[in-house]
Amino acid sequence: MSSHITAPRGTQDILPPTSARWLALERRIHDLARRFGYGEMRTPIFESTELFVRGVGETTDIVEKEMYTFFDKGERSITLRPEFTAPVMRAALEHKLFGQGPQRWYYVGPIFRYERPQKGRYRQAHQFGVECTGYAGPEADFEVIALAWELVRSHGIEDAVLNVNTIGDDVCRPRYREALLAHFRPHADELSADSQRRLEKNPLRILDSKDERDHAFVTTAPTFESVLCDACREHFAALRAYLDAAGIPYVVNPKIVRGLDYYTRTVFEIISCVLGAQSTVCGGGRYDGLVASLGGPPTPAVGFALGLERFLMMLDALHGEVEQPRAGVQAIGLGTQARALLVPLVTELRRMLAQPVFMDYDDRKLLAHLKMADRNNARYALILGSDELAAGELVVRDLEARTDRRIPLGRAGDVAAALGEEQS
RNA sequence: GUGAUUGUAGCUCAGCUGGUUAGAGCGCCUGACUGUGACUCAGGAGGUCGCCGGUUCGAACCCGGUCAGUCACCCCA
Repeated sequence: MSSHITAPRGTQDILPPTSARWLALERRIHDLARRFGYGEMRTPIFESTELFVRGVGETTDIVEKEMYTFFDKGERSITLRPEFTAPVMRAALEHKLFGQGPQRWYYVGPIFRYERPQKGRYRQAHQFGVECTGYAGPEADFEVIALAWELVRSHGIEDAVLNVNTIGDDVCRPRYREALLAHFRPHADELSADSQRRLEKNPLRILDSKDERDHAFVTTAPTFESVLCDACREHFAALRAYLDAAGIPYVVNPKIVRGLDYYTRTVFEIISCVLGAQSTVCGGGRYDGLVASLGGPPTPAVGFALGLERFLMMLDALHGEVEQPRAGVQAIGLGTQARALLVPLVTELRRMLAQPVFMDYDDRKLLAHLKMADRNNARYALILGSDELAAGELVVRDLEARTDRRIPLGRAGDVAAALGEEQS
């Protein structure tokens, strides 16, 4: 076994029938994005390393230790994308799209992060996300959250909870940072090792600590509320009013801080407890400074990313295996002559029918063929054996109703009609 | 990156304090049955017990390493 080549750690093969679930989800995603007026953007899987260093933030974990970075043969530093927002903004900048007013894009595809794998956390993961640029007002925040929530809601996920928070802008966030430093620094020695590290790097993260030692200091820490500037306060209040009016349930969670540097004001996550520690299915927020930091015009923007693996896991946990209704036709030709007549008929049926047409080419008994029809979950069987051959007929069996009909052999249109599908 | 835990057939799992030829159920193939499929019965295929090394007369079992999964931390989708 060890001599066999296996999929790299943290990656997975998606095989039938699971791949069909992926395809179905992706179709619903494309349809949802289209209904919200978003256009798909496809960007390269690898980019210049510099893009992520500047776009995601030099001191983030993603950039510091999780990127798949290498030099290509031209000695360019290349990185497999660990997220989509920076690449999408780079592409928009490159194609001068910001000069054309507000924009709405979405994306679906793989991302790569070198992390220790566990359930719901992979080195190659897939994300769906949207970016809405050009609107500074809370309507855009609402729209993006509503889109994410619609995806969750339409799948009947009752377990999911929307958490929202505001982390201020470049006026009040530095103030909050100072307030936190002033609060925690005198007790630095008493904090957990992780939090001592966070103190210098990202003090907001201390609020999220699960360590007992930090707990007392976290509960007495100043709230963002106390330093929030008026503009941010109004923005957040307006967003909440929109959510209330739309009937989208949420909780304000001051611990939602997000790990990427570019967020401003609104941040949100959709959390599910069925996923254990990897509880965030979807996370996003506003990032008004990112485009400018990449060298573009000052452009307000808001977006989110949703993890497809985690989303599918939630669906599994909530709905389990859903029994698929029978669909399709199993063509059964008993003997060489029958097969020779059936093969061209099958080809024609595959052109005419929306449902799948199955056929097995081996010499088997009728019984074995019918078992295959069951395995394929086919609704109908077309049986052509020596009797039918002699009579110039074809048996159409409804495998669910257990009824037979005999139709003239030859025209695919007759078969389609017998299957209740009008030919187009 | 830190700590813990698991690894036996395609899948789910048994396998006693180390004992010689490693099992079950499901699935798969064949037959009972060239003509009616979710049933039944009979037979069959499929394993270097994750991998490497050590201890031992003898290892699926004990020890070390390694790879992979899982859980928590970290972080995030």
